[in-house]
Amino acid sequence: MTSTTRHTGSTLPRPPRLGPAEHSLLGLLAGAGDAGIHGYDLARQYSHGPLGEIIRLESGMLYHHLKKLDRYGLITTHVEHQPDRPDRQVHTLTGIGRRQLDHWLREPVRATREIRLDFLLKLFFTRRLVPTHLDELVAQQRSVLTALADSLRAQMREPATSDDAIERQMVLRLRQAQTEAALTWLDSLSTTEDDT
Amino acid sequence: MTSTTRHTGSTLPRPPRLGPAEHSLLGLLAGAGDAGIHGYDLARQYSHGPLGEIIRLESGMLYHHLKKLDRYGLITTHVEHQPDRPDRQVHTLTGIGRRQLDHWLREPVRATREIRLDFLLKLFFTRRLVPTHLDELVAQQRSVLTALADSLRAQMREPATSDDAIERQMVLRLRQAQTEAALTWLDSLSTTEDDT
DNA sequence: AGAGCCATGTAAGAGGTTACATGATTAG
DNA sequence: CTAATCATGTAACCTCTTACATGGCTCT
Repeated sequence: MTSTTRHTGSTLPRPPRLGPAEHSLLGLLAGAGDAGIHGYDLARQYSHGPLGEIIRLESGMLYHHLKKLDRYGLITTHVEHQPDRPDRQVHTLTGIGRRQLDHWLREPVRATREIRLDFLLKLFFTRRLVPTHLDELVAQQRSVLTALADSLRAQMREPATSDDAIERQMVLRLRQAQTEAALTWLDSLSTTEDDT
Repeated sequence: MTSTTRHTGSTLPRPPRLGPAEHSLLGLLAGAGDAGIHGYDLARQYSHGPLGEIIRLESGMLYHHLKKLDRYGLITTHVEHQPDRPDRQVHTLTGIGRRQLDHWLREPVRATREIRLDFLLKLFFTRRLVPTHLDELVAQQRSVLTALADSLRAQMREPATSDDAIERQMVLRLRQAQTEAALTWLDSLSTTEDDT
């Protein structure tokens, strides 16, 4: 029933930077615990669950990511035979994978454009896995965005260097507006979160 | 001095969808007029001009895009020999290219996330090439974003279907906040634009 | 003499999209 | 009988990033 498919003894290659899709997979794996979970089940969470509102992940890329996560030792894989159905590859989070996930969950995003995807994912999985860290995550993200907004305001006050001043102001004002909107939204989180 | 490098007579392949980088190249080519412009000069506009605030384009990709635009007949290319310097490939916008550019300039973007890159580019080149269309572009974009904001508000009012209601509300509220911020910014454009 | 500009690229790889391949089972 | 579900992928194709290759010239 369990035939673990991994090279023992060989040194694992150091994992490269993971993207939001891969981190979200680690998050789902963490939710499944020691029982593990297989690819098709994971795919359903992206196509039918609330995760799909945040990120879109086609099955092709999903299986590709799982292979990569396995190759770098962040998850393990073993085949589960079923009488009536195709075999499943059940994946389980390893210690390394869990540490990678926890590290990612604690890092606020640096740019406003990463709020929509990366930060929403962090929020989603922090709520599910380590809800006690919610306040801290929001607070840290808040301070990053505040610093960004300050820096943008400072840049807008810089003297006009040439004829492209209007274009520059346009861009800066948009970025500032988006950052302020994200900040307001962040604050609205803490108040709504209170009564759960 | 001029040795045009293109297949005559052969039917041109229908151009595929172009990305923002390629459209911005068409925009710069349009600004250069019949005199044309060469790759290195274009690269400078991305690294040193106000365009660089909006989009980042490395020389590798820039030359790659130029080849593609030439292949689809949106620009022409001819070599200009220089005594002291390396040869230049001077590019000129064709009629097809100009029509493609004009069409793109008149289309508002459909999603809020495209405001930062695509719409800023449209704004940038409309100001330079067809400033009389500025008001219309802004007005059309405004109506698209207003409809989006309405639709988001409607979705937020939908009854909670399951336990993921809070997550869904979080996502919707962020998208709504970003859309409203873009709308406010859009409105601030018309007022600032008046005295130029 | 060395740095950097001029001008055009290539090479290598990561990451993603879209569509299809397979083959059995179950629901309408 | 048809369609969808289960389960895992492959193939082909874009795009983008990062870094480097080339080779002569100008500036300090």
